[in-house]
Amino acid sequence: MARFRLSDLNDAQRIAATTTDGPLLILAGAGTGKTRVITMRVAYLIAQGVDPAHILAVTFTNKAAAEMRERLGKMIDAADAKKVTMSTFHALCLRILRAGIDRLGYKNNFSIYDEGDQLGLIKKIITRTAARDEKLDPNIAKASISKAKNNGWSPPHDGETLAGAVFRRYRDELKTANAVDFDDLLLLTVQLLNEHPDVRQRWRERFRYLMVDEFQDTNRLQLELVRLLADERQNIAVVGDDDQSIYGWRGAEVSNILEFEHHFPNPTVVKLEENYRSTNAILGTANSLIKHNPRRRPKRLWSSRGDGEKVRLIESPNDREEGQFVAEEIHRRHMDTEEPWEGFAVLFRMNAQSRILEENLRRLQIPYRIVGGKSFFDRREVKDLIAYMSVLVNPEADANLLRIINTPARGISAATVETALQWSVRQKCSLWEALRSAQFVASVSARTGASINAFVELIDSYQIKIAEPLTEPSAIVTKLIAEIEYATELRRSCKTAEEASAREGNIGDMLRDLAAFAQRSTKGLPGFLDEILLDQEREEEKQEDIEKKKAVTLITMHAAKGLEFRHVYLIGLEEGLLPHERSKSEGTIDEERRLLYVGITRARRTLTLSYCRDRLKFGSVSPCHPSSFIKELAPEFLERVDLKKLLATPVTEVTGKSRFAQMRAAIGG
DNA sequence: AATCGTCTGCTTTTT
DNA sequence: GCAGACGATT
Repeated sequence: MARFRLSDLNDAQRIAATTTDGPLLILAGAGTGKTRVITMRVAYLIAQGVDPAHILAVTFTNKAAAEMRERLGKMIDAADAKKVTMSTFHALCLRILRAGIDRLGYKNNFSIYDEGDQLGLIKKIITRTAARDEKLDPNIAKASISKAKNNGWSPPHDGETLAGAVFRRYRDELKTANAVDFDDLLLLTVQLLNEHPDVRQRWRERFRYLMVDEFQDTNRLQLELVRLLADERQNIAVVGDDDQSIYGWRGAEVSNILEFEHHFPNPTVVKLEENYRSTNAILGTANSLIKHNPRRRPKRLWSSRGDGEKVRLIESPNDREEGQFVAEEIHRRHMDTEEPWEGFAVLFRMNAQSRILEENLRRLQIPYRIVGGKSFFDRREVKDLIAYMSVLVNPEADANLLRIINTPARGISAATVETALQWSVRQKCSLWEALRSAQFVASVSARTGASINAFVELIDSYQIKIAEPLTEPSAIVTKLIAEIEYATELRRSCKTAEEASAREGNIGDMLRDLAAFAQRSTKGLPGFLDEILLDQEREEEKQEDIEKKKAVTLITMHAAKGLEFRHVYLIGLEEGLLPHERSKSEGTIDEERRLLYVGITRARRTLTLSYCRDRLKFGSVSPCHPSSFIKELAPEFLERVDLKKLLATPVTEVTGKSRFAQMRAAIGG
């Protein structure tokens, strides 16, 4: 029985949730109940008799997909909810490719190269290809390859530049390695559906109702994929907000949402403008800023809540004092108003800005958490283990093989590997095939040859074990780790015993994850690898679960999208930082404005903006000017606050509650 | 093979 | 001002 009520929605939301046929564009401003509408729409479709298996909802992050799934589970029958496909673009593509990539000449056990693998391969190709005086930054090459793939460009065949040659070799060597990168997941899926009508038809039959979340962040390939799937029925509902498009630098095309009518003619267009998150002072400030953007769909967020407190604007002498002020004020407000730590967030443009904040928060013993930063998947031992497991599934993926071929040391030196690699390039085969080739092994010393043969036999034997159905993959991998004495290797290579055991613990965690995966899935080791490669967030979430942190949040404005906090501090609002200097030269100031807009609309109750007169930049103090965005903000909601006066006054807002709290404390309960 | 020292060059990072 | 990359050194 349905546990959802359409009457819980406002008029616009209800239209969005109940328009089931034809293209639908839902322009969902910040805090307007977007996820609610999407899940309600899915529930409504099912209530109308649509088979849940025919519904596809695509998101950008695993977190968003999981949240949607959870909410849907509360609304409708659990069995039905399970049948709905909710996945990220990349996970969807992976699924389509695992089923049919052989049509494109790959094997279905292909590996996925992460950005590190990509970079490693590109570096190798550059050093092999470039002439002595030629230079090409691998990171730039990687970025242009990604851009080229997303634009559907092919590498040039002749009269080629170094960059072009690197692109072509990169593409060819990936294929030889039976591997794809993140861009390929999209690119090859589009290619597969384009070139093979039967495959296309199959997936069109499967997914008859499509929904795409965060549509403003889709790139060209993602739009193309959606078009391919939606083609005949045009049952495509997209949700997004052009004002929150902040990933243009990653290839997102705002035009996808701005010109939705062009891609999907005659859509129903619904605007969600009633905001359930913030006060009108905050929304008015946001509206006044964003209306300065030329290319946008006009929208005005409003709330039935009152104006609330004015937005404060604070000037600090320098970044140190800014950090000190923010930390001290959060401390004071927490003490005075009993506002819990997790009600506060400090938002900034670059991660480097978090340092000063951290120091000040630590000094006052305020608990904090930093969102983003380095992933657990960057850890050496985790990468090694993933590489070992990947090699068992697909030994042709050079990147994985290279990682483990001599870890722990087994007598296959870097020089030997280099020779093998050269041989494999000449033979247009994978490194693995080179190692297996009797002809190659004969070309190295007897001793090295023996080491290579032993390694090949090791991998072969475990490959056979892992391929057997009904065997427990985690037991096999555990045995492999023991056989190569990886723990010994860790103890040898770590400075302290604690570090070694911490790393060993990470290995244990991952093996337990694998065992748990095998319990709930039939997809075995390959399935496990797919999951961890496309969900790098998992580990981080786990950590949060353990601590359930009651802490102040430090976060970039990018990473803050989709989150909300009662009290938000936006720091470093200076010309050159926000908007960033580079955006000014690159002509992407509109996106910087949207970034600030995203930051502002994270705040539920109070918002404090701050800039400095001086800032430590590249080691030396340099003067700064207030961001040009500040003068675009509606003056009626803005209050300039003098830092000195503020520090002199012990309690500002919510004095009543503070007194009440003090009285209660005095009474003792 | 590991470690030390110097050089460089500075956003944002869903997958 | 500092991290990360890379080459010279033992």
